[in-house]
Amino acid sequence: MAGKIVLIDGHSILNRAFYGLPDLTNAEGLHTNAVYGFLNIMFKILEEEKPEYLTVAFDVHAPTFRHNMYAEYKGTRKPMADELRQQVPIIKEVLHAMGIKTIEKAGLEADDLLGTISRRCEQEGMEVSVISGDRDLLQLATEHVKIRIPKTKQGKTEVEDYYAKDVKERYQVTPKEFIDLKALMGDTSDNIPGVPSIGEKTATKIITEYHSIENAYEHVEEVKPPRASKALKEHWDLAVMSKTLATIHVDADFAYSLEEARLGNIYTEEAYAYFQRLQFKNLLNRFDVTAPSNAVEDGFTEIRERKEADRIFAKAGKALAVGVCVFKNTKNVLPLFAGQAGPGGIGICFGRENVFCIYAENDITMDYLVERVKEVSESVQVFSMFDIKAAMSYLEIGGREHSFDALVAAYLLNPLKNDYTYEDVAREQLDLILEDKAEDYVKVCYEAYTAWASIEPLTAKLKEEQMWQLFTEIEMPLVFTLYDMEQNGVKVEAEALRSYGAQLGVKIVELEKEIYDTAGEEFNINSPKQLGVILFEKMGLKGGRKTKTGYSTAADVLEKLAPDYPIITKILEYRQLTKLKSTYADGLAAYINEDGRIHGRFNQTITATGRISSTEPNLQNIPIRMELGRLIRKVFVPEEGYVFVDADYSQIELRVLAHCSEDAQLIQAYKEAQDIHRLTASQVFHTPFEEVTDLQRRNAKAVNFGIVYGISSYGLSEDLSIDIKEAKQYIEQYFKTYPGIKSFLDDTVKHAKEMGYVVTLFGRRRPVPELKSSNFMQRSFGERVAMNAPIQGTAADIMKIAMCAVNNRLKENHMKSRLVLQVHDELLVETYHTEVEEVKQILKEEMEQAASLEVPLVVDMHTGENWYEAK
DNA sequence: AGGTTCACG
DNA sequence: ACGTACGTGAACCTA
Repeated sequence: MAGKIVLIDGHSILNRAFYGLPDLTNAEGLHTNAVYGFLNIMFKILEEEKPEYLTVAFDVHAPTFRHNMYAEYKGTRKPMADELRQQVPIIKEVLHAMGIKTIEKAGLEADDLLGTISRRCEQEGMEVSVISGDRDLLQLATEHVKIRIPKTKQGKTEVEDYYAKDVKERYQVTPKEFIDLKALMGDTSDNIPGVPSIGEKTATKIITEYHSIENAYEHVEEVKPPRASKALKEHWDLAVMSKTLATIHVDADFAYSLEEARLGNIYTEEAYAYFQRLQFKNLLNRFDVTAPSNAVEDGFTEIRERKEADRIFAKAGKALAVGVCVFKNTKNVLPLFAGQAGPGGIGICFGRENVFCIYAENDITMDYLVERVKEVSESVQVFSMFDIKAAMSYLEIGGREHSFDALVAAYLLNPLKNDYTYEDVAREQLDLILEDKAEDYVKVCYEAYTAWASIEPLTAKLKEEQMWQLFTEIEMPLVFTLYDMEQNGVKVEAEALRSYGAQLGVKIVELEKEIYDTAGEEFNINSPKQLGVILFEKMGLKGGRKTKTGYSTAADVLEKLAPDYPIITKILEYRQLTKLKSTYADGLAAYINEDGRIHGRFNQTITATGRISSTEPNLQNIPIRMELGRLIRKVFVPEEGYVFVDADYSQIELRVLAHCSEDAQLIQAYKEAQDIHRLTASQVFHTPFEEVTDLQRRNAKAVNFGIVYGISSYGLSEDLSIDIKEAKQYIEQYFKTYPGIKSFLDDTVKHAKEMGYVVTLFGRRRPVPELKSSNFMQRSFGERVAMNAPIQGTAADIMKIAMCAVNNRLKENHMKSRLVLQVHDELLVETYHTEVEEVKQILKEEMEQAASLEVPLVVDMHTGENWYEAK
């Protein structure tokens, strides 16, 4: 019976996958990286081999894995990582769901199962491939049994293949002799002691000469070198035991039905459900099933005539809810405009049977579509889209109050994801999968359908998780405020920016020369690698902290290392200048629009905590701490006839902490408008308030920051350059001073460990899966995240409320002034000269009243002719 | 593509 | 013993 079978060493491959991939978790907090990696390796093998049969073998008792085995031998066995152990039953269930045969037998190791099955199959005349991460299995290799060892190299899986001849080539011994080789040299990672003082080289020499340990023992007096001869005599028992340990049984006695191992369709509905639950997005594409439940595509229709479109919009206007999307004309529809990426039409859905792709062609113009969509958005009860802010570049939306952005909803439900596509939402909320090869109109209809159909499940989930108010009252209004801000943009003086950059350029060239002179050669200063060679090898500085790739050359390291080496000072200055030039001077210049303004993007669905992020360019990290960098802010200017009014919250995060912790002393201090850092210093350092030194205050400030970040004594000690012990004492004193904060932070972490997430004052959730990790570092990270997220997130909530309120007041009052930037705790308003007082009033009122806390929210304001002056 | 560095809150 | 402060984005280098 000819044919081909693939045998997989289950635990070994799972183990490989586990250590080869970063930690992944699904929404339930299950760890999935090993399962994911296993499946990837398996699919790759199956595609290459296309076998008729497949079996995965496991040990009955989850073994300690290779890296632990030495420890086990030494009697200090560590348990298998919990995250890995949890995944063993999962992979078995997944395999069963795919109809794949698994085998495990009490009293037999997986190795023996693999060995025996491969021998039996070979005898039937089959070709066998054994997949394992374990080189011990090489002893099974023959002319027809191939051992395949997957290696994960830089994210890619490569497989080393060994037939008998390949083993011989690589190790100079036959597969059978490989056992004897192992018996002599041992395998620290595999519980095989071997013979002391015999390593790989000696063992290879002995086995190539004598072919077995028994034969070598018979000629033990002739064995060279003498050291090995002596060792073999003395430790013959060890050698024998090692050989027993290393030998894989190929004649074990157990029942195995090849027919059960026959591969059928592994892409079953059951498997599909599993993959979905585990969130293996990439792997889902392998399934052919368009939609396990139904065929929504039957309701999809293409529209190219005005008459039909009229009819559809009339019906849509009466619907309770509609889903809409816009599409561009890039590739297909209108060849005339190909490449210009203007709008090509819309998708609209108001029921399963009413899903349309309407093209802007023939007698349908885009203006017509924009007008109809605007009307529909006003008349329906729920108007849903993905990424409304992006769509607003093409469409007008009338009914802002009842708009529903499914992108934003999906983000709130899980803010940890990297991206949120409508395909994701369709899959997660509707159990729908779109085929990659679907026609364009199908994709358009599908997006509109998903926008419509996901309203209900998303709403239900938001309500269930008590985020509905957050969604409707904070996030949805914010969509439009952010859109306004993007449209407004901020004016930047291109010429001033250019000359600033040119000045930097001159200084950079000078510095470059000086650095080359000092170093005695030219090199790329921006290359940490080359710089490391110069500093640590050529100049003999002793390296401090190390990174994955070598010595760290980060500024704080270099400063501590050699504060008064002139070359270090120059390098740091060079870094500073090149950063300013490339990222800010040249970088920003590239974004100035024809209208003289930069229209950056403000992203609502990026951060884990609820903050907004800023890209293309990032306008939230314009320099301010160093004077030279701060000067850049002079190029950010209001238009003629306007000034800037800048308003920022004073210590908003600490105030939020005071409120949330209900710490009596901190609340009182804020009510009395005391200097918090000075007060903290006075308490922590037992110094009368009036006598607190600048240094003490500075240190106390660092402690306050640390608390917000989820304090650790190590972090604080690094920041303040003090002993960890000393930092510990600071923290202890701090918690004695503010006991409410201590108990609040403890409670927060406790809640997070129980529930798996933390919550802001306004109900925003952040899952913290790291808390379940068995890895100390990861778990500690989870604890800090749990402490920080409610504080940072609440502050973000408050700012979002404030900025919408400010924006709305400016618009309601028909003012010329406009909101142009948000920088987490700061708003910048380009203010018409006659409106300055009113704008200040609005900013102060709306920001300070955005939330009513146990402590006052305080806003500082400045005006100026540019951003530099206004801060 | 991933790592390092550094700009901001 | 483990090796860090929380949250971002951009430029540059290295592979």
